[in-house]
Amino acid sequence: MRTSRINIDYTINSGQVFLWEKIDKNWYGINGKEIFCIRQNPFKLSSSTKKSSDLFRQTDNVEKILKNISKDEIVRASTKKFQGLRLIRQNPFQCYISFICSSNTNIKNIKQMLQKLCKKFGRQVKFEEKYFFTFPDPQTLANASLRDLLSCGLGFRAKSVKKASKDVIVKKVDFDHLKKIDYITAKETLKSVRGIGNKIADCILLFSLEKLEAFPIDRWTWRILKKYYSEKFELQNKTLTEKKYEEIHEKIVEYFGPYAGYAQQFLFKMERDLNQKKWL
DNA sequence: TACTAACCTGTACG
DNA sequence: ACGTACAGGTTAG
Repeated sequence: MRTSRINIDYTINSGQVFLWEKIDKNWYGINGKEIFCIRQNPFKLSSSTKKSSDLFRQTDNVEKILKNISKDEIVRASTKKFQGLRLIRQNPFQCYISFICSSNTNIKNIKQMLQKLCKKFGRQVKFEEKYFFTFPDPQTLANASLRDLLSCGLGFRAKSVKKASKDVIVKKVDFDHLKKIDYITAKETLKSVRGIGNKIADCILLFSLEKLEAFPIDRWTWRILKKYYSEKFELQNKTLTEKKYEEIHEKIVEYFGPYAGYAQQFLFKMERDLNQKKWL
């Protein structure tokens, strides 16, 4: 539990969260109704709520996990290069909506959409002499008009966001329940929601529902897999179809083990940095 | 089952 | 400047 070993820049700039802003040396972030302020050196973490959530999964035995996923030189190199990169435990509803918004767009745009959603539908709060907007409730987004959602730049995602929020209200999607059940079943439930396919379901499961075997395969992860694991996972000139995704995921978990999601995070960070992609 | 195109929108290139 | 391509994907056909 040595918090000083968390690398905040790496962790925030690794595609898992969007509503974070660096002001001077402090990172400010929105996690549901909670506002965080985090500084690297000296390490300091403060939260707007009395009992702050375990954002950095400090109960995970990271040393053991990293050892466990280091099955080859590729992962070993990425964990070494990005020492201190962690998975963030996110507010499930915010995570769910964030990744529904992520489809077919880039980080900058996702951030913009979410900021507008907060500003329009969230609550303004003062924290450490600054003003922030919390992430809206399921009820608020379920009741929002399509017109208002569109004004946040959601485009074709607006309909999905509204419907997905309704699914939470009617308990078709119950995050507490999804946390308790197994990966496969939880994923099935998520995939039945409009706007959620394999990749987005895996992001939600990994980043907010305690499913560390989830291994989201997007454009970049796919690229890595083809580059380094083509033979191991038999990816020769395959396209990532619905069926293949599941097949490949099984092989991945078999190989990387129950903490495969951690491996994904390091690999993803490595490949994007290598290609000089922009972060927050 | 596998593949393809369309999808809103903002932005980065040319 | 202005237009075109593309972005961490999903869905419909």
